[in-house]
Amino acid sequence: MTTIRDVARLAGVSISTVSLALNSPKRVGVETLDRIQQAIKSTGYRIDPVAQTLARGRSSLIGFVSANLGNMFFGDIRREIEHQALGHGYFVLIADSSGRADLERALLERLEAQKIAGIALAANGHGEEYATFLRDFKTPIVMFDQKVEGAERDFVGSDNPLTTTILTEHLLQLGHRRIGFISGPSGLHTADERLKGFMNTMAGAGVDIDPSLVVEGGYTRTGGHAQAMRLLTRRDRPTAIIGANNMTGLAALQVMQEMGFRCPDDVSLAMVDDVPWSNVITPRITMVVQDAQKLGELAAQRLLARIASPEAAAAPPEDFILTPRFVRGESTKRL
Amino acid sequence: MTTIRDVARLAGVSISTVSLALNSPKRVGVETLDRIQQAIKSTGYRIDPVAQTLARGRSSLIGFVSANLGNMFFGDIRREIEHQALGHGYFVLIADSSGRADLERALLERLEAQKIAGIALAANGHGEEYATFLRDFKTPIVMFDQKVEGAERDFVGSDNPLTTTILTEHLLQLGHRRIGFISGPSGLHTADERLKGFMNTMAGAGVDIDPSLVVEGGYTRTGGHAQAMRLLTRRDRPTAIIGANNMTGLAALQVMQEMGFRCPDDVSLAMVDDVPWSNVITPRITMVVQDAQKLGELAAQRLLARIASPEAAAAPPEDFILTPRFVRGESTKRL
DNA sequence: ACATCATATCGAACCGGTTCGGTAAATGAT
DNA sequence: ATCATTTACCGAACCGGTTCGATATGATGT
Repeated sequence: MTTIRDVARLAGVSISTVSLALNSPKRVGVETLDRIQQAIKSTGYRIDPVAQTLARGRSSLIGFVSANLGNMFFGDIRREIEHQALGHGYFVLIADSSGRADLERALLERLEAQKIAGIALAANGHGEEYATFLRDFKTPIVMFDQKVEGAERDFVGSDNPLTTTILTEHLLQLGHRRIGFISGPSGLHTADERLKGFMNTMAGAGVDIDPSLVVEGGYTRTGGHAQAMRLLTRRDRPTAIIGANNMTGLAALQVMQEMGFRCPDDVSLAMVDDVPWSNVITPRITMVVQDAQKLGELAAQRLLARIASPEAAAAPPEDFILTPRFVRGESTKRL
Repeated sequence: MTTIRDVARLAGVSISTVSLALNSPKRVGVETLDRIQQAIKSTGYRIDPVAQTLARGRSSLIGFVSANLGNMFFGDIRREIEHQALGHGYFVLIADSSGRADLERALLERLEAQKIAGIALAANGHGEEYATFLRDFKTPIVMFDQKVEGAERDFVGSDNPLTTTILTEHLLQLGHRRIGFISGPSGLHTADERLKGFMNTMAGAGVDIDPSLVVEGGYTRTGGHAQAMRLLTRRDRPTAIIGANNMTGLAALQVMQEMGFRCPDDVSLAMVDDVPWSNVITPRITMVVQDAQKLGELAAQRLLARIASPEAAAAPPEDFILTPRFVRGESTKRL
């Protein structure tokens, strides 16, 4: 392995000059610069990022932490962030918290120890204490999808109340009144907001909500399955179900199929977020989708900006809220 | 940030003793060890992984490089490798090559520069030159899914010819003779082997293969879509289609739906690999699935072993071949 | 009592860069 | 011609650990 010293010797300059040439070429005489570049070329010198990180106290790695990489939504965001980061010379270190707040915290601390330049985080922890933890983190963090109140960080996400408001209004318009709602984990930002969107819209339309039709599916496949089962085995089952995310929505569809209900003839279904092969799923599901790519793009830009300049790093946190899009499928039907 | 020097000062020992206490506690006097541990506790000292990496010349990071994290197959493997690695104190750095060999190579070099301890790789490059590149890599590599001939590395994968042999035999048994095959990128190990499995089985059964029914879908959604379209718009279209992976298989299903063909009544369909929500897709697709978890487990174990001991690192490369499992769905029908 | 050996600890070199303060020469102002 | 300023480059300290060879101390064998 050739080091900066080898290059310096070959070019007949000091190592600090080589370092200068590497980092701010304009501060080095043209002729010297040329000799150094020759030396670099001929030795095949590659800078050692580990040594650089140690010396600088900051690496050129960006962390991406989310709950579930398998979920298309996060996958799309990841891809976009990766794309932007690579364009700026950053490498993306991906970590999957599996939705566990304790693991997530451990991962964040580990990333920090790696002197990571910045972190894009879809938080799964919540509460006062977690907010403090995030607020006091020294590494720049841009949060996406999940907002943690009090964390005082940039946030990029969707108008979550609107997602379920749209779906609820749609179902109300079709004449549905008994609407089952499979919520996400309470305490989680998007889950709470989506639930709120549903409740407020129902209330706003003057429709009574049967509290037993509002269940918590934890955003997971298994949770969604269990809760959908509870909803659909009742005598007075709902005429429509809203899944607060793609996992629970599809789990509900699965339960319908397993129980022999036809969708939408027997029960209507709508959900938040898309899945990769939704167009080969019968029926095509009515959903509200978020612009994951735009979301990733904004998050990446914000993070990279904060990393790049101290002024940007000091700027007060901002929220970027995207408007979700309604996609009518064939899983919802007039009552 | 407290450093090892702070700990040493507080414990009244030299820094080398602290380092010893950290790495091989038995070599330090019990009483001294105790003082050091007290000092560590009271200062909240955390070892700096970057400095450690620089000094040791090796980090405690493991790289995971694959084509498509979004694909459930790779996602499952990743999860398993991550699980094993974390258990051994390793952090997993994930990189997505998007199936581009040049990018993959750049990623590998970048990982190596990070002094990564080992790499689990689903290669996308192929050919003599790429094999040499992999063979001469200094970092331990365990390859999975895609075998590169000549790379001389451990390999964990499935019996790929068998995957398509099973599907082809199944279709032959149902009376199909005109079978369309949407292959993966030629040159890619699994793609070639799966194609071979199909060809040999057909030949073995004495069935003539119409070469125009064998198309290359590149394992991608778009490629699969285009090729399925070609197959299904022909007057003498096949009575059954095999997708060499999940993407192309589902793409074929999508084309059938778009063109108004019913599956399996008009065309039968079978594919290699599962997708997350296959059980809500109508019809349930007949497929051959790989044991991704087992595969990830084996790959991780092998890699961790090679990392852990020099003897294991020097051991000759081995192949681990898993037997895939047939899952009969409703997408294939007697002719 | 003396040579032998294991044990506990330390000092110093090293990993490969960055960065700050300083010097000498070149440029510019007056 | 004189002084101030800029430019080009260097030396040395530093980032925070690991590791090897050396040393001092005490235990063991005879």
